[in-house]
Amino acid sequence: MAEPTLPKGYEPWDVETRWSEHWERQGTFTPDPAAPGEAYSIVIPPPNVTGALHMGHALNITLQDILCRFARQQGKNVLWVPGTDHAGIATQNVVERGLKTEGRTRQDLGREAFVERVWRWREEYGGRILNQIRRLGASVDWTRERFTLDQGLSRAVRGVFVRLYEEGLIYKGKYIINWCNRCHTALADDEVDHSPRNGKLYHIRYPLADGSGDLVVATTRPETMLGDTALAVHPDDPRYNEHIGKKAVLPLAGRKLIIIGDTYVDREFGTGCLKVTPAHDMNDWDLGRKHGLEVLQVMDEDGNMNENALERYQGLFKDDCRERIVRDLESEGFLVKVEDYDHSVGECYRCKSVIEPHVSTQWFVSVRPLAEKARAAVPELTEIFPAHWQKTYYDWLDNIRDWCISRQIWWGHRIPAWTCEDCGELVVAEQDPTECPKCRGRNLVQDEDVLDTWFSSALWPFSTLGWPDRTPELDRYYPTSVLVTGFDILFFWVARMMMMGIHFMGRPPFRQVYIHALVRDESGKKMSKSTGNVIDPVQMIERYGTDSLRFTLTAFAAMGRDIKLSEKRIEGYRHFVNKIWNAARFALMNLDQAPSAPLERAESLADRWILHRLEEVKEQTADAVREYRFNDMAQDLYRFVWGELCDWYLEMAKPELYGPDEGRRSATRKVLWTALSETLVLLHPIMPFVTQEIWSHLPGTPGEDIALRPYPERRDRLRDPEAVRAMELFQGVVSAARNIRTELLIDPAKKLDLLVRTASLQDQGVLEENRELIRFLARIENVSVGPEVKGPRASGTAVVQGNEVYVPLAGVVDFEAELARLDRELAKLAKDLAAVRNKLANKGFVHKAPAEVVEKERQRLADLDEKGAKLAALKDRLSGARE
RNA sequence: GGGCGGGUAGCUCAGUUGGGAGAGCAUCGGCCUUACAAGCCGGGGGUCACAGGUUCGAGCCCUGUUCCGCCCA
Repeated sequence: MAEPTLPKGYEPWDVETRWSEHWERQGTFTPDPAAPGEAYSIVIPPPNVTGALHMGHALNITLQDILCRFARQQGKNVLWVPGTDHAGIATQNVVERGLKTEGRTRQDLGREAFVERVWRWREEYGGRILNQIRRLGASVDWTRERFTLDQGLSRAVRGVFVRLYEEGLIYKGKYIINWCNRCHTALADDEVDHSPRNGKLYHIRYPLADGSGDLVVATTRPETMLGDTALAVHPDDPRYNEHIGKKAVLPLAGRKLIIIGDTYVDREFGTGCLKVTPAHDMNDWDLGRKHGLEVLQVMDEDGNMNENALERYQGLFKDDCRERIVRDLESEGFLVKVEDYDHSVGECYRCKSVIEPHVSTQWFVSVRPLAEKARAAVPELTEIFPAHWQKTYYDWLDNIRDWCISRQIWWGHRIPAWTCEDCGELVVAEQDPTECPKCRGRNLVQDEDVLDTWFSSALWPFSTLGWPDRTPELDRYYPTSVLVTGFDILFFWVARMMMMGIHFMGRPPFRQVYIHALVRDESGKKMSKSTGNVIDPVQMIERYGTDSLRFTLTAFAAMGRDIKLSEKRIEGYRHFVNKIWNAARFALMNLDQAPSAPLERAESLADRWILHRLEEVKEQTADAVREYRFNDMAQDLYRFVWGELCDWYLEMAKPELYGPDEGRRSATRKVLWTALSETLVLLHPIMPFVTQEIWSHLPGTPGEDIALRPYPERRDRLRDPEAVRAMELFQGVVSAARNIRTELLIDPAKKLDLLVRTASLQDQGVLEENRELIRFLARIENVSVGPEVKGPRASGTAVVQGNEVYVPLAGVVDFEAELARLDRELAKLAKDLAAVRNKLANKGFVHKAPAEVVEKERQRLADLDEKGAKLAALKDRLSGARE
């Protein structure tokens, strides 16, 4: 497969599919639980089967893939489990919409046929998002793909339900829950979104029953007054507390309402007097239970007023009823005033319609005992990164209410509970029962409801590994190493997995949780279809390649900060991918076979320096991944590859590679091969495709898979701080010469000379040894170096680490321009100098600051002083030469 | 109302126990120098939101103010 040269530009398209298929075919990412190596495992946050890949997924998958690929490089036994979530309400909605275009409803089909249809839909479209995940290069084990509604997971769900029921942690009861009139189902508290709306605050007068006056209450929902069963005031409120225990009259209806006292009432809000509607408000429900109030439901499941409402309002939709009631209150003199009032309204997180508190019979998980353990596990057993999410996690668990898990839909895990028609016995069992265990009757009817989707996803970390069976996977890979997810599902999912994992496995499901950012558009707005600001990752992959997209997301994945993404950024990082490609192309042109020279033979400055830097970058990169500092990882690599490897090392290698000295040539080849191959391995977790493609062309790696390549070994003996110092001097001199040329507008093609009056024997040695490189990189004709060297008065000049640099300019240059340039330099210097002098003049600083800090400042002062003096002298010489 | 995060160059953001303000992109000037014009070389650009405080010293720590975003009620 190896070819001598690469195409001129990187073309990701065929490369990506080729390697994706290769990896899947080879089973590269299918681990053997029996194989050695520390286990490293991740379960993917299962995307909805109905979903299409969005940027949030792309970021999430990219980060997990980096962790997994890095872990493999570390020799770990890595399992990354992929899969999808059946997403009850969302999927049912999608299929129902399809039916609607045929003019049918799910009720027309009936339950069985409808569920059948959803399965067919899933067969056809459910793989879409998984294929998109493939395109991202995710190194998941496709042979272990799972679905929250597959057979194994269904068994796990039943097992969990039955055990929790038997333990008394699941119960059935009539309570107030969040109801979506459109989806026609109950929702859990955290499935309700709150968004601000412009509403009104209606002040309504409730006459006292004894005719002694009236109380005014303020409410945003006057239509619910038909279900009022009390008024409430604060017991310490002198305005009202004399009325506690008395009765008031419900306007329009004439019913009598008891007036209760409760410290729950906020005296500051509205009038300080509250109407209590236990059937239609969560807080009123609690208040009602506390005071034993009647629960009067006045709305049905569609949001229409029911038979408990006054006759004239029956059948009206709640919004229309509100209008009518307000009109009637006004005409009958009960409406005191109406104010504008902005408040937040609960919306269904699936369909955005207004959520109605609704009293009905549902199944609940008694979460408090589970929540306590989930709380206690953090941070000792499970660490959350960034740490500040820990507090949010605690707050949620501390304030948790029982979890409503029944949903009045058809797509999902049907609740394994049956009622005996003969004796009324409730049977909860893993296996479908054939007869009532109490009366032996055979008329058992299964509960119509299905379970909340999050109930099955809460089991994901162990159900996907084979639980309730004791599988090798479960033994080997549970608990998983880390969970990577967005904070938006910290409650929905993470906390619930913690609860279930601890309860059923005895240990929390992950050692660490890494919470990553949300991907927003370039102005910081959340991407959404309705705003039309989504950037489609698949489209970006098609335009710029997967690696560009992945690198961009990684580079911006700073902990605890959202990512503002724009297409331009992705385009920008495509340049980086191409840069790597071209660096490799250059290297391969000079590496027809894998070099065999030992690395220790490296003696040129460039070789010593790049090997040293490589050691540092290896360490930095590994540290960054381990600490989830993905942006640092990307940026360190970016700077190293572009700013050091390409800008300096490759350029400095050229003369050696083209030069006549066979020994030096082979040493350079060896270093070049090493630097390239190790850099590719370092980059691979972020950019799997381009690195693999180059790898396949690299001599000395026949047929090898870069994904299986170990992380480059440490070579402490190649650390060479002396090379770094020498390199800084070298770069300083080259840059000074280039700077003089460009700033003075000298033709780039014109050959100039360079003289350096050196400050030390050591510096002289460095520059002399690299004379040819200076000539090459700074486009210099003659280079003179020495302690006694002095350039002509008419020279462009600079001072580099105490060495005086001269570029003779006789006849080439405008003296005024050079003088102006030196003045700018001197001005900058003077500013720094003043700051340092100031600092050292401060007695407090000299006395109290640590000695090494003071010493550092003194050294700095000396350096600046010297440089200033030299520059000033050079400037004087030049002005003297002007005439 | 409670909580959290943020305000650093034109833009997007780094800045890891307080000790010389950085990067990328954009911009300006010059270059087709045989890996790369998706490139190379060089330059300019900041009252670190504001006001106090602690300290020899604050982008960083403390207090307050203000603006933006998010979560919860």
